[in-house]
Amino acid sequence: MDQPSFDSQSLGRRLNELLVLSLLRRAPMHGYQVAVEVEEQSDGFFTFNHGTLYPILHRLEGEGLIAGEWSVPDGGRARKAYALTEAGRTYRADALRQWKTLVGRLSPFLDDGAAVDKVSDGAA
Amino acid sequence: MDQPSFDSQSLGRRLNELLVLSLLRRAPMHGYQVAVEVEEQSDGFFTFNHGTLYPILHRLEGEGLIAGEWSVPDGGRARKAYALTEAGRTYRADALRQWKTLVGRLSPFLDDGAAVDKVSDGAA
DNA sequence: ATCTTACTATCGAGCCTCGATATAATAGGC
DNA sequence: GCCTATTATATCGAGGCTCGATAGTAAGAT
Repeated sequence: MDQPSFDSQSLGRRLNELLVLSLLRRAPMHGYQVAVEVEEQSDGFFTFNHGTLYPILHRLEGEGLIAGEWSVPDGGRARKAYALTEAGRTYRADALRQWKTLVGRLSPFLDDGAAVDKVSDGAA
Repeated sequence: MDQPSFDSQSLGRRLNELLVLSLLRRAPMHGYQVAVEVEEQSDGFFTFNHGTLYPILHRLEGEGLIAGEWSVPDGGRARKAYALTEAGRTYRADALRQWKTLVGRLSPFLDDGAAVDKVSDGAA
């Protein structure tokens, strides 16, 4: 159990990465599209500022987790489509596992009366 | 529109706060004890650096979410015990709701929706 | 022609954690 | 009495990351 436990500092970053990688897992997309999809599919709950999204994409590409490829569609300007790599798939699976671990570990702290700690009153 | 949607930047901070407030909800504690309890009860998964914890406590106290009171036990140095205030209880309930919303909203992105069930691309 | 939309990109400011360091009081070893 | 470990609170600089603004390109609409 020598897990790196939990790094609250990078939590936001890792969640953003997980979101991007999860979208890219379904189909390759270019940056702008990622932002639009995330926002649409979550009814506006999740959003990506451009100044946040592009650095993420560049970082992930630099780490070999996604691969970008430029293309110029008939009508329109050049865009860079990103696809998940094998390493990215592995990384995503791991990140997902970590996320679920976090949620599970946090749970007993949030719900009291979980019958684990000292529950003085038998309300639950 | 009226939804603050989701702020990835403050996610770590808010999770830490939620953790602290949730512990304090069960019983008043002083700072050092919060750190010890969190670490013990999570088997070392969650930890609090002192440089992280105390600013959090001061912030929460400044916002009136927790109330600190100095006491000097027979043997030992002065300690400041923090107790959740009414405002803190409300805030915690809200933060908890937000956390669960986040988890719920994120879920469909993580688990492939309906369509993709088999990964059929070339021999894995 | 100009304005809007689609699209990629970068930079400074600001916030927050991390790790080191300081302070202080008591208990125990010697 | 002295030294160190333990309990406990507190602050500061460094670093990382998002946010919002800014910038630039190209196509299509007015």
